[in-house]
Amino acid sequence: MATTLGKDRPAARYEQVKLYITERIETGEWGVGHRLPSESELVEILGVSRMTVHRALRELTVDGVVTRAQGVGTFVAEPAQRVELLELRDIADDIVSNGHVHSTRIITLDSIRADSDLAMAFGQRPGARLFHSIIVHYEDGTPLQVEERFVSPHFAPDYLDQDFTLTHPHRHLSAIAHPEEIEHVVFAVTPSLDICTLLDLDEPEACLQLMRRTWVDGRVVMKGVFTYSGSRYSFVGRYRP
Amino acid sequence: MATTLGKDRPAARYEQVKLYITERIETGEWGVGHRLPSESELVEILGVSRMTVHRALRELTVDGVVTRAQGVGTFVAEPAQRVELLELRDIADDIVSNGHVHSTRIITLDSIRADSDLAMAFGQRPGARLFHSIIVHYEDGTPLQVEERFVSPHFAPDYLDQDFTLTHPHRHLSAIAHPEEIEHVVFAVTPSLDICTLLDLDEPEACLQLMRRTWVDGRVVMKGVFTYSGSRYSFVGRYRP
DNA sequence: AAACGGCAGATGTCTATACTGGCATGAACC
DNA sequence: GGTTCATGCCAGTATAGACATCTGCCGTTT
Repeated sequence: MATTLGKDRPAARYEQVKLYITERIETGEWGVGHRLPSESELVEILGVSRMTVHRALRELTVDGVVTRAQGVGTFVAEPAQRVELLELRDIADDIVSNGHVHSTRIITLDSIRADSDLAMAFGQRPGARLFHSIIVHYEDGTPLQVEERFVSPHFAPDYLDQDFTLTHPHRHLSAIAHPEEIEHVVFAVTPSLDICTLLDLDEPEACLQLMRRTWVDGRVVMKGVFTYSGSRYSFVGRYRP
Repeated sequence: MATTLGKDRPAARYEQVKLYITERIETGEWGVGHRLPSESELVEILGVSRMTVHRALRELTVDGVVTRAQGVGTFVAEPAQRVELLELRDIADDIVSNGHVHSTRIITLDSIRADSDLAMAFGQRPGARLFHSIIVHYEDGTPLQVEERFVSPHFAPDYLDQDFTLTHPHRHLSAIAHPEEIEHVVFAVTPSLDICTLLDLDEPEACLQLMRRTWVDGRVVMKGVFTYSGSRYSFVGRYRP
């Protein structure tokens, strides 16, 4: 009974057990493949019942943090190889990390009033003010993505004052707060003539489009529409069930 | 103690409890919003302890099958609209669970020899035998998806003998073995004339295409190309970072 | 040397019991 | 009529104890 998790009210005990374990994994104290103390040992170390330890470990298994084998033990799992297709990514990072040069061009940066569709997406009434930006991302000088964003002024009051040739909307918004919830919708579109022009497409060509909404404090603060140039981009995911 | 779940060995009791509940939801006996019996009532009905019932309900909550409110009760949740992009899904289940009628039409079912691209996808030499199928999935009579599959004969020797009007390739292959690894690639395409015909598209329209490869025992055993009809389908994901 | 059997230790499951905190309802009060 | 408070129902969590099942190891037997 060395540690004795606090018996007050910060969080459920099994959550504290999960924290105890994930902290040791994140600091590297327990590397990949390391064998965790057995359930009984954790019971003695942490001063909680075995059912509580078991629940923590079971949930960590579901989360892919550890793997377990009956009769053998519990081990630190490989860091998740699965690429979440819906992960929040920064296209600038993507381009650079693939060894290409990234640049942007700002098409629009203004303030608009929400029409009924936008208002519904944001859970506000039509006519509400929204900041609006259209930016093209280039990879080695050729356009790869057109991003159009609508941002709640309440969330990012300085949005229009940013110099998006130096930073990017993604970074600016991330610096304010991390979203607590994200919705992604992926579909195929035949782009409009405007988008075709921005993407240097001679003729309309099927493009991937990703629509993202992010929530902070229970409210939609950003809606983004990202159109990727033709067949030059695809989403890839791998996972082990 | 009316029902008394079997105390023999088919599955864990909490799994049986989950089954008891999901069956009633799937048959429609308990519709969306229906209030489930309380934990104590389920204890009496099923003859298991409350912890067992609680675990079953907790896992069903995580799965999005039910929603719970402390002090109020447990309710049948809205059928999950969200399609996990990386999840392995059966489109037949998708269509049926959204309240539509599913049917199929078999276009091709034969044995071919791999060209160099296919051989590379399967990690085999060109000329290797592969089973090949093209099937159209209909939702309420209108085509929603064209699936073209290439299957390793070594993995599924009976593939060509299946009656895919009764079952589906997905189910047949799932019954043989669960893949240990899956790769998904999503992109937008302008479908070929053949695909357009199969999808009843008057003119080429941007379509979502999903390419899937699955591994069993370290070898690629299936490559599937799924083309979804135009804007009638999209992938949606929600997550909390 | 190989095969078998038993044992210890690990996870998986289940039960009975208890306490906590959230919520709705209805009664009593203002 | 409106407000407040007590009560009961409900899910959330926690524990101790027990049994089940699987695995790896070791000592014995063949």
